[in-house]
Amino acid sequence: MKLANTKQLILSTALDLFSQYGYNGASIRQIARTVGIRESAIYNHYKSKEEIFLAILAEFKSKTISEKILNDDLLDDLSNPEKFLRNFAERLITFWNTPQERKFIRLLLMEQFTRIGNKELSTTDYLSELRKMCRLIFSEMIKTKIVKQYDPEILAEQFIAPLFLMRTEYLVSGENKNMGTVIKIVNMHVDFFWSAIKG
Amino acid sequence: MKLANTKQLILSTALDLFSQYGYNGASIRQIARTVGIRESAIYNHYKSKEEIFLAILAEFKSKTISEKILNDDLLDDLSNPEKFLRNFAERLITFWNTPQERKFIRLLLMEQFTRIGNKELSTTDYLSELRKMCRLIFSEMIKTKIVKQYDPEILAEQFIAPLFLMRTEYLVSGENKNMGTVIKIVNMHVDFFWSAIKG
DNA sequence: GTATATTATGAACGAGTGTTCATTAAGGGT
DNA sequence: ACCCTTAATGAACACTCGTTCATAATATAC
Repeated sequence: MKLANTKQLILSTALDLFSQYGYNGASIRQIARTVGIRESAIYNHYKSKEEIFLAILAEFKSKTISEKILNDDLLDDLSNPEKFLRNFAERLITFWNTPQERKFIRLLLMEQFTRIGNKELSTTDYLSELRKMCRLIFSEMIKTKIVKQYDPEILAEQFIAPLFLMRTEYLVSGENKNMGTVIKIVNMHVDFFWSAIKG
Repeated sequence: MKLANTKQLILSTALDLFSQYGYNGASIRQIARTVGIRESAIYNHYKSKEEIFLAILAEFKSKTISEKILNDDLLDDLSNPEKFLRNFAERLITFWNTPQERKFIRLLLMEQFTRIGNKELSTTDYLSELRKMCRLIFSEMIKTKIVKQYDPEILAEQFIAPLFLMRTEYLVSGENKNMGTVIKIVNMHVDFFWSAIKG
């Protein structure tokens, strides 16, 4: 009867509602109603509410951030580090502004402390790959002397933290209403950062 | 019968449970049981669960951060800006590590997007006073030429963001188990920051 | 076209939710 | 001592929660 994949539809609907109302605030019945089926039909696809939640996490855990924001034409710009950092930051913010990613970050912030989320959800885990990427980039820049000899870990932190804080703060407002101004602030951040570290 | 102020006890218990399980995850009965009374007795002090939640927010909104971490002997150090920034950051982190403040930040992160919290809770609001304070400090430092001519707003952001991200990440682990290492990282952050901005 | 596996339904379950209410106990003021 | 306000109780309310189950409709395979 259903043309779309019901199982996947349940998953994306659950992410949608969990990220709006929280895990406890969104009910199985609400998810089912939004999908367009009865609550009992859900259990043909997932054996519990918790399994739906864990399936969402598994889906996002399998995705890697590198391939999303790092590609060859960006890496070519490494010779022009200021431009590179600008592009890198803009891509990162744009990626974080993806509907899916917005929802997941909201879920992360909401549920990382609760019984259901504190085992599988942590900001540290979420940022670990990005941190590693940044450490590598800054290590390389230090090695080629285009950046002062700072600790790459500190540089990564200093680069990421303002961007992530910005992301979490703008997360509250409905849609990407002012992506233009956000990118402007991002650029100011990168400009300061670059002028502070350039060798 | 009760020696302690029941109304205040309900409030602090509610903050405790809300910050652990979320607003929806903690029930009136659970709060009452923890306080040591029946759930119906709660309604002699607050007329609804939502009113308890709003009372918590009101209590924290009335507190000002300046008086907690800024005092005269700290401001005297403004002549030695590096030492000042170190002390300032350490006090800030220590303040954020207060049990009360830990709980409130958790509540903030958890509920800022939900129906109940999104009107009254926002990270931007929570940080606004601190941001203002930092802008003033850095403006002063720029005026007296001990800091390069950067935008004070950017400086405030760059100074606060890594500290706040650190705070939210360490928030998940139970107690102040490794406050020593945290302060060490804070100092590294401040050292980098200072070397980046000093005039 | 019939058998089979998949997916939907509607009703029901036990438990928990926030809240109300009549009643009882306790504390303070005169 | 008394009254009166405050605070606690236990039972009940209507409702929602996650989940189960027998049953019916729908696709898929042969």
